[in-house]
Amino acid sequence: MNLKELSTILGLSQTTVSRALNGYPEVSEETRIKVQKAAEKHNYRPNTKARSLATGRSMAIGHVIPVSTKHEMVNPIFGDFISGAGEVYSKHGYDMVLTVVEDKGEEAAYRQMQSRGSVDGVVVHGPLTTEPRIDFLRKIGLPFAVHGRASGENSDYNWVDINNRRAFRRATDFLLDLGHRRIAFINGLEHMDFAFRRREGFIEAMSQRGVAHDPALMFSNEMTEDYGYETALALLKADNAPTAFLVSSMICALGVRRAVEDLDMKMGRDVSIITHDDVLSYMPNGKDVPIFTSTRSSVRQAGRLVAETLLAQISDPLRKPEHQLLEAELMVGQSTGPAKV
Amino acid sequence: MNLKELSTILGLSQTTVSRALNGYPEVSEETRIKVQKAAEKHNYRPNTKARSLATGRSMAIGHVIPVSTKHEMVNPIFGDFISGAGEVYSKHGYDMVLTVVEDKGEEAAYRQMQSRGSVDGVVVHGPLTTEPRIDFLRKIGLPFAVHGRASGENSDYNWVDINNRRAFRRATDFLLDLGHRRIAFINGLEHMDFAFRRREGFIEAMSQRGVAHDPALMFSNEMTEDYGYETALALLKADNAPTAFLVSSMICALGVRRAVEDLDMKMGRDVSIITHDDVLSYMPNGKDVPIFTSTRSSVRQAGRLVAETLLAQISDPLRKPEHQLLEAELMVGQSTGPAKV
DNA sequence: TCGAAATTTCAAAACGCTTTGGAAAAAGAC
DNA sequence: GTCTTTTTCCAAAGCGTTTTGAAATTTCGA
Repeated sequence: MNLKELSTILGLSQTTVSRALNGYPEVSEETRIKVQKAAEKHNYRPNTKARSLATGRSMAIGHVIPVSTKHEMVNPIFGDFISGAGEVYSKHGYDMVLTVVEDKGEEAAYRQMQSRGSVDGVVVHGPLTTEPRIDFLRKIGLPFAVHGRASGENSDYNWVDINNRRAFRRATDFLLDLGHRRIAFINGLEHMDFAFRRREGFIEAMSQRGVAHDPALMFSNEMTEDYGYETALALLKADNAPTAFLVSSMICALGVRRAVEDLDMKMGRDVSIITHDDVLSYMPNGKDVPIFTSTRSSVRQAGRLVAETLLAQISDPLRKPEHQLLEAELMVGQSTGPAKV
Repeated sequence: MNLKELSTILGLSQTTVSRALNGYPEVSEETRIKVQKAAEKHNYRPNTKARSLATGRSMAIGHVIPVSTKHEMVNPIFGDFISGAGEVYSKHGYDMVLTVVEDKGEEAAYRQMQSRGSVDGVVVHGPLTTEPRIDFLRKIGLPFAVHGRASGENSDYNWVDINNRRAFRRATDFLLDLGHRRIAFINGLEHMDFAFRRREGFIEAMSQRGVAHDPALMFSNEMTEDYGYETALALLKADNAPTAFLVSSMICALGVRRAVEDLDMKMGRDVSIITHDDVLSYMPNGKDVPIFTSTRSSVRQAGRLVAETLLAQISDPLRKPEHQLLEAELMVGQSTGPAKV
């Protein structure tokens, strides 16, 4: 069923039918209702391709997910982020198109999306501290919004980020307040901007209290359960073990806890753990009272906000870039306690 | 840069340029090369919308992800599955379009995709034992492939599934061989087909050995860490505790392990755990030697296969539906040992 | 050298929609 | 009843491709 058929059925021109359905004023209320009824009845929906060919807007947003062949990690927050963003897209009649791209193919993917006109804008995932994609997207004139920021980028662009630095400073302060001095920091890959900022927050808090941070206690890697386990195990077995762990993700923190318990210590009593919690739907941090003390910020909510920012940008290209800095909540759970003396 | 511009630059007709680029034989090799060079130079890529309007094929595959408002769980395997499928799509020049849909809106989403012509086919995620989507998709004539199967469906359709029943029968046998008799089964939601089959496999193995399965040891829920923890904790504290756990997912198994260790028992020695491992990239099961004994099957690989099946179906609509039943490997790790007597 | 066959190119139609510039019909003013 | 204004509708052009049917050019055989 297409416009032409529908309009001959109705005995009206395509113009009128199109206008009736798109809510233009130059059609009488009477015929509009008639048209809508018929469209409903015949299950008519305008063909996206034709429509966007005519309007010049594709009504789709692109997400490019890089999958490195080296460490072929797919970001575990991806599902939740996407589901938040997707919610918003649906509401506004946008599609979401995903492209999986290997290693350094992201720019090519953007360029292709741009020249083929398959999307009206893209969201940038996982920005690095110095992020070439931002300049590139501006250069080719494809609207975009970033989930996170790039510290090394001083131009203005749309972003939604959590206050990683503040969150980790607060978390560190919390541990310091409990008397911890040897704090291990299990971070993500530090060329990623979020991890870089978290590190800064950690160091800031430490030095503000006049506590030297020990580089031997600071780690940076892909945040798997195993990484948390191995790192924590080695540290706890060694001399001068840390009394607390500051961890960048729940999954990783699970590994740290495993190490703690493997050594017959009790989390919260013998060793404190504080982690960042992205509020992933499949990884709830306990039910009523949180298991882990954590800095908490919903990645799904971030997805919603990024999507809204981008759609706003697209609907008004002259609009100034918009920034949203979300504060993480510091939730006290069962994984922290005073340092043993 | 579009076809028209490019062709006037070249002094050729649009027809010739189009044919040169699409590899048709009725154009001389000489001009073909000339055209390709020019296209490269001017960064020309055919507009997707226009092309698919002309060809009638949209070169996109739809994925509908349901997000229930009740238990708003996003499937944690989603990221990896998508990345496998996306790889294949990219290779074949297909886009992937995602739609997030609330509660029971899936059929509406399919219908919309169909009538708006935005995709050439869809993949069905997370089939239930009785799965209305299959009939529905057939009815509206939208090609599809299912990740998993629907036990209650006896028509023929494309699917790629792992042999859940066999995997869990083998896993159960393995535990029985080790002398375990009281085996707790921590399953996913059993209206989901995969969980239903796993349950069957478990029961089969038990009864084949003449061991009665105790309904008080069988659980069905959304597979979070917490669910594993709470369930295992309660069981282990109670009288007549199980000596082994058969668990449906890694995340859940992490919870079971936590309960075990909370009670100062040692996994593998005091309590055995065997789990299914989807080989999620962010949740590796140990490095060299697996932590958990597990039935293992890569969900990313499944994504690839589903995508390939669907693309094959689309390119030849008359082709018979294709099925692939993947066997899970049984990997022995450190989480199992003989039952204590 | 000429006509037929093969090769290469092209103009125009089609895909399904939106939108422009009018035209027809209805309503209002006098 | 005529003229103007408003309301309601329409034919046709355009979006950027592919594809059909035909024309122009080259090649070849005699």
